[in-house]
This record gives sequence, C-alpha cells and structure tokens, in this order.
Amino acid sequence: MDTARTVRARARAQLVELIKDTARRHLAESGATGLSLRAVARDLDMASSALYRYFANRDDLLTALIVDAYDAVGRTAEEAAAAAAAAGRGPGGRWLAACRAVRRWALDHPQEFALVYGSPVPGYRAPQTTVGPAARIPLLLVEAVRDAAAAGELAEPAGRLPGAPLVEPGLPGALALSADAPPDLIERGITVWVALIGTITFELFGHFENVVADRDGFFDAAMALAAAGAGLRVAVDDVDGA
Amino acid sequence: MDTARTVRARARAQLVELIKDTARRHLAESGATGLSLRAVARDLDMASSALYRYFANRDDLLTALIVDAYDAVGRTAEEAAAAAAAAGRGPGGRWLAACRAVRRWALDHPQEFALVYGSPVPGYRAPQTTVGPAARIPLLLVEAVRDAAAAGELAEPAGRLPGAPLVEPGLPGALALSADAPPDLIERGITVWVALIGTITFELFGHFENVVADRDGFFDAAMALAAAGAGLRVAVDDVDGA
DNA sequence: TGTACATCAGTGAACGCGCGTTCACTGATGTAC
DNA sequence: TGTACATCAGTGAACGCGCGTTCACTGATGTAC
Repeated sequence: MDTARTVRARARAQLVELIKDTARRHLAESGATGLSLRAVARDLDMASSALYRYFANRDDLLTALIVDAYDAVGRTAEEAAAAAAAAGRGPGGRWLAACRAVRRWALDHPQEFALVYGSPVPGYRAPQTTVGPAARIPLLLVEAVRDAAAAGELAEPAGRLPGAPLVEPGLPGALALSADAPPDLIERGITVWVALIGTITFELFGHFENVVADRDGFFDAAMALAAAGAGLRVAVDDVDGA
Repeated sequence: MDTARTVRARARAQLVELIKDTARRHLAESGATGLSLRAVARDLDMASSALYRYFANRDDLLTALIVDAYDAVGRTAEEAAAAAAAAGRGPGGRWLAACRAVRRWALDHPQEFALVYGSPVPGYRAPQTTVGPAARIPLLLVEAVRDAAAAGELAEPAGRLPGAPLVEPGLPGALALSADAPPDLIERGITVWVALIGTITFELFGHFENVVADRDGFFDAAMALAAAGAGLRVAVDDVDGA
C-alpha cells in the first residue's frame, strides 16, 4: 500500500535526520576525527549495530554531514543575497549580504564550518557527492561579480598583476555552470571567496583572541577591502545597513 | 662532573628531538587528534611508558610540536625578510618575500601548518607558552607596514572604512611590543596577516582542487591585492624576481 | 681515587576504557495472490 | 478480506584492535665525601 510504504519510509527518513542531528551535536565536542558511531547510538538508546541500517559506515555518515553543511551554508548565502536583491541592493550589496550571512552561519555552527573548511580529516576522502554543494558559494560570488560587470558597475581590480588567467581552463564540476563568465570574472569571484572563507576561518580558529576587538567591524573592513581588490563597489549604505 | 652532566643532558636533549621528529612524521598520517604516544614509542622501539620521562602527557608533546611549528615558520619568514632587505628590497619587497617563504614552508610542512592554523584540536587548550612564538609572523608584518610608513611609502588603504580602530586597545602578549606603532598601522598589518594565512589555508586544505591552475600566480596576485588594500606598494620587480 | 648513595632512564605488566564492524537472531511491517 | 511469504528494523554478543596513563622494578649514570 502506498500510504503504508510512506509510513515506513517516513519513519526511516526521520531517524536518518535524528542520527545526523545527534552526530552534529557530538561534532561540537569531539570534532570530526573523534566522531563515534557508538557514542551516537548510545545517545539515541540504540544498539550501535542499528546505525548500519542507515549508514554504510562512519565515513558515510561523515559525508552526509559534510553535504548537509555545504548545503546549509550555501542556502543561507543564497537566501541572504536574494533578500538583499529584493530590498533593491545592487551587486555589491548582495555580495556583502551573502558574506555576512556566511559568517553568521559559521559563528552559529563552528564545528560544521570546521568540518568543511577546516583541516582535512585524516584518512577520509570526500566523494564526488560533495562537489556540487561545495560549489554553491563560489558560484554565488562569481555571479555577483558577473552581475556587477553586466550592470557596468565593475571597476578595474585594485591589485591585479599582469599575466594569464589563473583559474583552471575548463572548470570541471558545478563551477563549469558559470563557464560562460569570462575567466577574469571567475578569477575575481574566486578571490573574494578566498578572502571570505579565509577571514572567517581565522576568526573561528581563535587567532583574533586578544588581537582584534571589534570583530564585526574587522570583518566588514576585510570584505570591503577584498571587494575593492576585485573591483566590486560596496557602498557605505551596504555596510552600515546591517 | 660537568662534562658528564652534559653527556647525559645531551643524550636527553637528543632523545627529545628524536621523539618530536617521530611525532611530526606521525602527524602527517594521523593528524593532531590521532597522534598516539604508543605509536611514537613503538616507532622508536621503546616502551610507551618511557616517553613519560620526556613529556608529562600527550598534550605536553602536542604543545612542544605547536611551539616548534610556530617558531619554525616564524624563523623562516624572518630570514626571508632579512635576505630581501640585504638584497636592497624595500618594505614591500621584504613583505612579499616573507609571505612567499611562509607559503613555501606551509607546502613543505602541511601537517605542522594545520596543527597551528587548522581546526582546533578538541579538548586541547593551548597554554601561554604558545603565545610568543605565534606572534612572530604578525609582528613581522606589522613591522613591514611601519617601516613602509617611516619610509613614506605607505599609500592610503584601498578599502578602509571609516570607524574606530578595530584592534584591541592594549594588545597583550608579544604583540604589545609593537604597541609603539599607531593602531592604524597595526590594523593594516593584521589585515595582510589574515590574507596571508587565509589564502594558504585555503590552498592547503584542498579548496583549489580543480579550480585554480596557477597556484603560485594566484598566491602572488592575492598577496599583491592584500598589499594594495593595506597601502603597501609592491613593485612588479618584487613579484617577478622570485 | 674509591666508595656509598641518590638520581635518572627505561621496562613490562596491568587497569580501564573506547572504538568500528560483523553476524545470527527475533519480531514487526509490508506485499502478492 | 485472509493468508503465506519476503523484507526490513533493531538487538546483543562477539572479534580484534588501539589508546593514555600508572606503577613497581632493574640497572646504569652521576654526586658527595
């Protein structure tokens, strides 16, 4: 029966979510390397062997968490950019909104951020499944740059050195979707991407301790700087209207 | 006897180094979380309990490795800057030389770089001992900015937003040594520091895979951009004369 | 220079723990006729 | 609608492993007189 099958399938889907939620909570205390199937099962009052009905092994669960994290932060960024667009912001404003949303997500989910942008987990190799979700943010940033160019709002990059394009000639994976953008624009998008994730990582991993007081302010300044470097105009309105 | 005491002390110092070297090798395969005293001892054909004559516990060994890593990368950067100065480079050239040296060290010692700049090890809290060595690089970068200012070579920062200084008012720790520099200059130094480490981290943790082809070139471009943002002038000579 | 004593390096067994994964099983849920 | 059968969820014991740390010990190296 159809409804019957859906009942079982739904129970299954719910339990998958419950397992992942529990694992996410454990992540915060033990990190990715220390994530233990047995501990998760214990927390759920299940036999540890029961988890193998839902995930083939530990790496499989880890992959699911990674995909979820990429998707969550990607969705957050996309929504923030869309909201900024709805509010009438230009490419620069949309871009800054996305950057801030990513940072806020990272501060709210530090271990998930570390899972995808932190040190690689020894012995774990990410499968192809993660490539698409991982590309959401760079895609969004490249689009912002392209939109700015289309609107005639893109200035000359500030620090660009002469030379050949630096990105892969035929970008594989989902990034190829934006291959219609000229390499120069892709490159600028990548640049701001690096600045975004690099700055957040630095803050999140504790290197601002006793160094930077106003972290919101520092982040905005760093992003404005990266934007200027890429030729993106960010108006003061965009910055103050948090 | 004095020589006798030195013999024993020297043997001890040598074994300490041997243990750390072995641990560093293990780091590459297991990461910081997975570093195991027993495995290190096994590799040295010692009883695992013997290690406790040299390190109080696992965290203690980890701390020693962290301090060593900070010192090694700091020394590398300082030497590169000094060599550039000896070759007659200005502040911008010295700064770029330091940046490149840090990157090269990171590529040569990825696990040690990850140890200090990667995801925090769960359950490990860095003691005060690490603060000084950790400050060597930011100190060097702040000095470069200050020297540029003294030489009248510092331009207006490119993307600076109006607002109060963002660094801690009374910088504790070794960074206070540079407290004679105005906050604005310290802030610019911090900015290029974040760009430096953020860019390297990004590359090292695999996010350029299938995206950036010319990584040397991309790094130089990113650094030039960060320099321009901070008002540091980097001549094309500095860049091409690798 | 020789001797009694204190310190130090290193051993090996043990404690108590946690882990991933497999396997034969029971009972419940769903399916085909 | 009822029944026989197949699938699925979950259990609990077990395998084989590795870990950090402690402890009582032996033998070598250094020190004080």
